[in-house]
Amino acid sequence: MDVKTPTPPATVDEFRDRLAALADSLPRRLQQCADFIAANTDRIAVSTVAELAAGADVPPSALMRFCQILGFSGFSDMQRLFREAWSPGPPDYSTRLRNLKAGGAGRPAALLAEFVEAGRLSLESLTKSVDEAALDRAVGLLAGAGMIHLVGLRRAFPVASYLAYVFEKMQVPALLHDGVGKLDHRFALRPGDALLAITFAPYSPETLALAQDARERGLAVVALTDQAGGPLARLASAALVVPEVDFGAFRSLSATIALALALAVAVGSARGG
Amino acid sequence: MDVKTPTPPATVDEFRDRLAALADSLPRRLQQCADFIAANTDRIAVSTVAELAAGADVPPSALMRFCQILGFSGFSDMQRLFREAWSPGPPDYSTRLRNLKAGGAGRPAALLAEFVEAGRLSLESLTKSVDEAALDRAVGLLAGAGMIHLVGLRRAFPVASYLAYVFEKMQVPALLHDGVGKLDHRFALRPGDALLAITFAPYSPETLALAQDARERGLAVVALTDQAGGPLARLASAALVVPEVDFGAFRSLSATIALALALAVAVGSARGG
DNA sequence: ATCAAAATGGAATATTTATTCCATAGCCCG
DNA sequence: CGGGCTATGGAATAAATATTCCATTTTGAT
Repeated sequence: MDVKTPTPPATVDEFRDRLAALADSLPRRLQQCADFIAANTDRIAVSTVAELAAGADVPPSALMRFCQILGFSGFSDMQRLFREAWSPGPPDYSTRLRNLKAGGAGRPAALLAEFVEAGRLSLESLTKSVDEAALDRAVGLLAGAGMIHLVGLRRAFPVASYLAYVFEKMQVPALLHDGVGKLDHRFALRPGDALLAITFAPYSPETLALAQDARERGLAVVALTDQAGGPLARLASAALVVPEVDFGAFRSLSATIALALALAVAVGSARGG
Repeated sequence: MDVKTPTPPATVDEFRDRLAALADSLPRRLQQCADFIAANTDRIAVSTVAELAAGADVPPSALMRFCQILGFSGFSDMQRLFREAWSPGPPDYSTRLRNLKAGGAGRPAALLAEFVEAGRLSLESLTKSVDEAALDRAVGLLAGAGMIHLVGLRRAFPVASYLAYVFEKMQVPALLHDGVGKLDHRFALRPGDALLAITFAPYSPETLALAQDARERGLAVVALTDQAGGPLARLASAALVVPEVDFGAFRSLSATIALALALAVAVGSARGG
């Protein structure tokens, strides 16, 4: 690094500006530093070089270089800026949440608080209610399958499509049945494959039909649904039940996605990824 | 120091209680420490022993004794309490992921716990970092639009598709640009419409291109992204920044979906739904 | 493909910071 | 007024932390 920035930023705002100006002009490791620092500016004051470096997933020396590029003499110099400006705002989650809710039920911020709360509740009850045995069984079935078929429509479609993305990233053969063009790919279901079906009440008839079909052909069916005794769970070889908390007519999907992701990553690593 | 307090305070509130309980029962120098600390509790996280001691006008060793009387093993121990209260535990997911891989490829239940935790952290930091003004602006822009165009690919596609579902339920005219068949519907962008674009690093070129296009045609562009200075944020009339916590290569999307949902519902009700 | 320049990671070192220890000073109770 | 106790300050040591340096790898240009 030859072109120096000889004067360090004097305020936090200046710091942010300089960071933004730098974006995309940095080599890989330093870009990682920049990204992490931009997202965690408020931790600078209370962290060590080693901690921040670990967070950004770079060696400490990379972070040092990063500080110098910004014009500081070193990390301590940069940290001083943030320590002096330190004001411990409301670090408290519940206080902040109350503030968001206060002042008008219709305001976007109040809505956001509701959805955040719903998501948190879902996640909490997921850890309590998850059936580990069923999860292990589901991982086993999918890990042993030739191709994994994914189906989920309407509300469940985001989940199914995220799974398709994750499986692709992990190079696990998976096919998303998305119903585009009203084609149905049921003849793609071949012996040795498995179906991962996702649907919540009111259950999509298309999803149930495909699950039924798969079952009749002898494929393993893994269900991700909201009711242990529901129509999809009854068809499945392994049923994962998610207690999603609704807010109004909408569900946050937090718990569903967390479970789906855990399932996918477990399957991916079981297949030797 | 006769009466020991063998267990350190576990929370900031507990700390304050103990401090209050101690008041007036201390020798002179330690009382000075207590007074100064009580008045400057929030500087503990960002100061050194020497700085605080100087502030309280006592030698450093007096401050050390003070920490021990409160039940801590030393100053560092006390400081940790305040540093963690601000940003609870460094998520340090890259390390944890490595550990998981090392320690038996991750039992599914352990993976699930990680994803749940990541989701929880994301939601918490969303409440802390959300920009209410930007959110209000975004709602205004989308509520006033003729048609809302949605774009989000790869990781962001689940979010975009969920938004499409929610808008449809609320009878808000919205069009999902999903790239099926490599068609692009850029000519569907008409004056008076707005674009809601979603992308995270590494940014999808297609999404950026569409956002650029929309901007050039004078449409309002609302961004949902992960970096305030990122390429999408720079194009947008209103940028919503989501601090999603990654776990390995995967993100839980909890915070993103919560924010998207709040946005959608606010828009829906602003349009008189 | 080859070379020069740039970037990187890790180990060695320097610096700062926390902590302990103990000789001395101050206090209280007789 | 003295003896026993506690509190105190500062110097010595230990620990954590930042910083530099350089051998190696990667990148980019030709």
